[in-house]
Amino acid sequence: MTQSPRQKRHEKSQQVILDVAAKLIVENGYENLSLREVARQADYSPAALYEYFKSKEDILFVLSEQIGDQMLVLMNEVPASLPPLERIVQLGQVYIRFAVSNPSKFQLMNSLPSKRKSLDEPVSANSPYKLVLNAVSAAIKSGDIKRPKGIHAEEITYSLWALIHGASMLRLTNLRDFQADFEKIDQVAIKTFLKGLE
Amino acid sequence: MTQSPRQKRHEKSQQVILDVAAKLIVENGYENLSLREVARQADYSPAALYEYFKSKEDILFVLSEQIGDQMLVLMNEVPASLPPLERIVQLGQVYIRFAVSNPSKFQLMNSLPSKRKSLDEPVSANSPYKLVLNAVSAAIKSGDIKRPKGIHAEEITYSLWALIHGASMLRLTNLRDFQADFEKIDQVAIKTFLKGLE
DNA sequence: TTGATTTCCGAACACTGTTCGGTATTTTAT
DNA sequence: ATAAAATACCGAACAGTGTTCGGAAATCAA
Repeated sequence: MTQSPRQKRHEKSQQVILDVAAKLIVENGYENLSLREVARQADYSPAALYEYFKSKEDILFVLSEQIGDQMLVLMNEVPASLPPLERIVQLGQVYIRFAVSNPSKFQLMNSLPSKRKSLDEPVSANSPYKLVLNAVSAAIKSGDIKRPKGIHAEEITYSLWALIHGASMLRLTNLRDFQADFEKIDQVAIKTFLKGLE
Repeated sequence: MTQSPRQKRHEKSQQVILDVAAKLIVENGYENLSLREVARQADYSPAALYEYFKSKEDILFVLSEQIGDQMLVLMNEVPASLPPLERIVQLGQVYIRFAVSNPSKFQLMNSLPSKRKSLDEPVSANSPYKLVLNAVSAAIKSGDIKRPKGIHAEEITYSLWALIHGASMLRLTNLRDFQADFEKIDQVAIKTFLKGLE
């Protein structure tokens, strides 16, 4: 399992390329990422990048995974000791705040489809979704919310996800430059949804 | 206000270009639209397109307005005679269905920011948003839902929009190819949110 | 030290959106 | 009808893109 010096250098070079790419994406948006500019700033020829990634899409994919990890770190900072409902609200707010503060990263993170293809397959651990799912399950167990007929914790989590994801996306596209107290409105929205579950 | 033959031909040519562009967007996604391919299929040289539109972005902008109109037509088919809450639910479902049936169109439609920059400015008439706003106002007047403290019909409408928009976007990106009974889940989600407003 | 593998680059290919100069064509004014 | 002006259109070019290929160094394993 230990890596040779060559392998270590290889991975290091990969990360250098990824870091430059991430920097450029933050600066210019991910749809404007230029591999040639990445190569320039990483001191490679354009062709050399293909020694480390098989395509531009491949770079974006790896990057989107790393960004998911960044989101997870932030969401993990929400205290587990919070009352179940309050915890769900705060998780949602962290999600939206990340989106608004890192528009390009957020959009890249969500541009690629998940590997999970149905409710039967297991939820990937250490994902933001899993975090919210756990919080929802806890709120059900504590009796803070109840499941509608035929609806399980997963469906509730998905609906919450839709709500906060939609709020995020609207802020980045349609409502870019729109002035309003979104922090407050979004908070009420999440609470309203939870209230609908008693 | 009557147009000269030249103006009429000009507008006709514009629409030919837009139609070809729309076709290609449906086929290949709007981020892959090639102006040169549009020119080929519309029997123009690439340069000639610039007699009708000042840039690719301009074409996409006009197209996104036309797509918004298409969405509006579908949402207008939801009977106004429905009970207020049921009407809101169905408006949301039409929105999501349009997104899922026309992924590229939907994404283009939402890729450009709205002209409205704050709640003070007037809502543009004949927009999907206005339609939902009216339905929400009606539901408030009829007493089917109540406004939380400090929240007005607009904020409720925005939250509903976030919910259905998020559900739509998730279906097109993260949950592409994911198998589940989304029609049912989304319906319950909207009803749950409305229930949270009593 | 030889041979194999990895790293890296220059050049090229096939694209892209856009601009510019010039030529027809069509409209407007005289 | 004629001259002038505005519009429509195109070929060629510019600067950029992602990607592939052949070959040359460098590094590793035998």
